[in-house]
Amino acid sequence: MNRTIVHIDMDAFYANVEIRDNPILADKPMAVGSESMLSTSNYIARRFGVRAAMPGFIAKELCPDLIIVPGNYQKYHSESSKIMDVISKYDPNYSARSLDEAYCDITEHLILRKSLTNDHRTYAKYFGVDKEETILFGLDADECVKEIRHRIYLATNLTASAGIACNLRLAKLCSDVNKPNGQFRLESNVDSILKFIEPLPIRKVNGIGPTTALILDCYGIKTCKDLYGKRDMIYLLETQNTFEFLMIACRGFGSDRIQHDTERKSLGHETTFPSGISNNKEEMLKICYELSEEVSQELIQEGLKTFKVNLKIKNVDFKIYTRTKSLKTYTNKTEDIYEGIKCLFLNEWKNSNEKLKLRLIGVRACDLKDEQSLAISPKKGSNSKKLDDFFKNNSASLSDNYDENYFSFELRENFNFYCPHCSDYLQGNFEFYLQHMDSCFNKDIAENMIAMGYPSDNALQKLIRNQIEKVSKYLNEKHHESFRIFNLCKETDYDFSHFNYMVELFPIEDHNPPRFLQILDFCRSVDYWLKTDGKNVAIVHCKAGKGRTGTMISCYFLHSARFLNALDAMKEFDQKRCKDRKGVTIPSQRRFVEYYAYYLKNNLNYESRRIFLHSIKIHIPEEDFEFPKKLRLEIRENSDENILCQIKRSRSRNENSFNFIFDSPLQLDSDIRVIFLTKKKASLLQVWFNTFFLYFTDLYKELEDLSSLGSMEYDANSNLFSWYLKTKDIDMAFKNKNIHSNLWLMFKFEINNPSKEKIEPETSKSSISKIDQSESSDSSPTMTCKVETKCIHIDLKK
DNA sequence: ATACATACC
DNA sequence: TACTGGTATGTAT
Repeated sequence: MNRTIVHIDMDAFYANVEIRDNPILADKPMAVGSESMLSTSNYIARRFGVRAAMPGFIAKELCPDLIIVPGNYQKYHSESSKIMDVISKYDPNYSARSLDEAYCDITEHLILRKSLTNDHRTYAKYFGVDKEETILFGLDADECVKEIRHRIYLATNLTASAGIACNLRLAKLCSDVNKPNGQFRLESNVDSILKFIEPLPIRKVNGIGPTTALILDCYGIKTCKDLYGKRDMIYLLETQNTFEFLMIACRGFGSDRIQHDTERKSLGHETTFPSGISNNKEEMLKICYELSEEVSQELIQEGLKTFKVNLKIKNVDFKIYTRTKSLKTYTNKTEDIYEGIKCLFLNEWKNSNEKLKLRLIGVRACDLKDEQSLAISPKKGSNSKKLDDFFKNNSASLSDNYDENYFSFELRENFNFYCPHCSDYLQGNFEFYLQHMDSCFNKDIAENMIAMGYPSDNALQKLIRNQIEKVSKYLNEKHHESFRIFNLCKETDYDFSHFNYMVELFPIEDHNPPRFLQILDFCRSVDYWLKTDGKNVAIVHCKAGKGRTGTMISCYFLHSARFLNALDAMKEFDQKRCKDRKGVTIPSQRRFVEYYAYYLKNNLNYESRRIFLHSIKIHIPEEDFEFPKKLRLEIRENSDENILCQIKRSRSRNENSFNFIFDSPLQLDSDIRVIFLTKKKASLLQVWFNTFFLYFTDLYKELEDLSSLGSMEYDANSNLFSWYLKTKDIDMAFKNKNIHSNLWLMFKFEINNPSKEKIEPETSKSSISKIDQSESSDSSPTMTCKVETKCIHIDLKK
């Protein structure tokens, strides 16, 4: 831990180059790329959710004023080399990871730096103005990195962020801390490192992408600390390699030597058909030839030859296939490559009954050799370092405190685990775990209704192998042609053909309630399906088959008059689905079930009804001194794309409330989503409501703690309604241990709708108050296995 | 050895 | 209208 590694990362690089050269763009949301794909966006556009790798036309939906500038990659290259020039002054052995990102090791420079005169550490203060004003940089690492960033600015008029730490992994994480145009140094001691890394969401770690994060999330792992804490589970569920990587990563280990990419391992090109899709054999073969030609030319340019060629095709439905073929000799000739590719392609063409419809073709050369070494010995060389060697090669980056027992743990015979499908916490051995996972993909909620987890054909396969095939097999065998799937996921990617396309979509965002109209549609559709034939079965799923599924099934229980009040309906679902009774927990989801119960009970007709929102107040209990001082309010209508307002507010230290007041009352209609975000744009509080149901003040009686409806007051003088919600009624807050339970929210609004006749449905007190309190809440499964423990020592050094 | 999944910029 | 392209690496079979 005695090296000083710096990670330099340019801020929104391409976008900022374009802004620099066309300052008109500076205060506008903009992105670099095309209508079909963006490579980066500026910080203004990011506020709208516009990100790199997002199709331009979708970005435009998020941000209609977005300006899309075509990329000028030559320019970025030349800017990049100016940046790398600066970095090389501090470490000639630096390593560029892309045009806008590099690592360098300033350990030696810092020693040398002590003997530099002030003159050598003085630079012009401003870009383009030669030394009229100057800045002097100090001797330590922070000052040195400020100097690097400043010199990058002088060279390019662009800003960079930087991270300073004892190894590359940590340096990279640090450069993200004070982005943009900032830097962060992590002290090189175990306490600081752990304090820094433990609370980090695992997704931040280099090497953990969306898929791994999703899988870990299913294990209940969100932060690096969680990951380390559950290492016994990870050890059992993942491969040795993955386990070791995750352990190393989540404790902040990393290499402290900058290694340069050795020889390249493959080289290829791919292209999406300009016309979008092709089903023309000749056209495809032509592309194959052209790509082979390009690959050949580059091989020759780099002095390489290849022994294997790889054909990649992307289907109309975005499915990707690859086929590999070995050649007769090492070669760099277009004809040789094309011959191999053509053979692979024709094979695919034939297998598809000449019905191939493609959007992309790629040609890649693997197993490369440079011509010189080939001339000496035409055999294959040895290769690859293993992760196992990590500790051997990087001992310098480890503290003395990390000893060889660092990753050891007790592997219990029986352990508690979390089932991502039924959300139960169970106890048992590993076999039991797998068995449970196998049998848990469906739960009979009623005789003709099944709630299940997401039938995954990719990522979650790790949890339950081949799950979609199993689900499909089970349904096709057991329910023949009489099942229909009601898919509540907004995030759907599986192939509906597994279920004979008997899939109906009701897209709801995860952790959110449905739109009220979706409830009506869903219930009608399920009802129709179940009543068409007595044999019919409705299969309902979201991701875990818990929140969204529970919300909708509870509504259907009400719809079919199986239950008359919302709490009973949800309770039934909770008990059938999850032993811990944590089915529908999100307050807004519960609120919408309550809406529906009320709707049915009073035989209402759903229609558009406006309210006029005057203010929203958040009251923060004095004990809650951790509560943010700054908040941003966002109000969205119906769907997420439609942002009605965004306001920022801050409060002073002794103020214990935020008051968001609208100059002119905000007109709202139907499903409304109110979100409060922190400075770092994390959602802190969220409430969904439907304006139609704000008209029925007898709904808000606060009779039952579980209802999540809140309470309503009316002030005749001002003609204003006040709707109060407590912490338990607020999404995200209800389970956030850092938020005090005495927080409350108040919405002041006016109905102001004199044209409509008064609505006075009878109260429904009797049925709401009749809640069964008698039931015991002991829900833990009675497993009486003897808990044996044995210690398995995981030695990473070997 | 091949196919495919995941990740990063 | 419209969802990239290039490279490396891990895992399953």
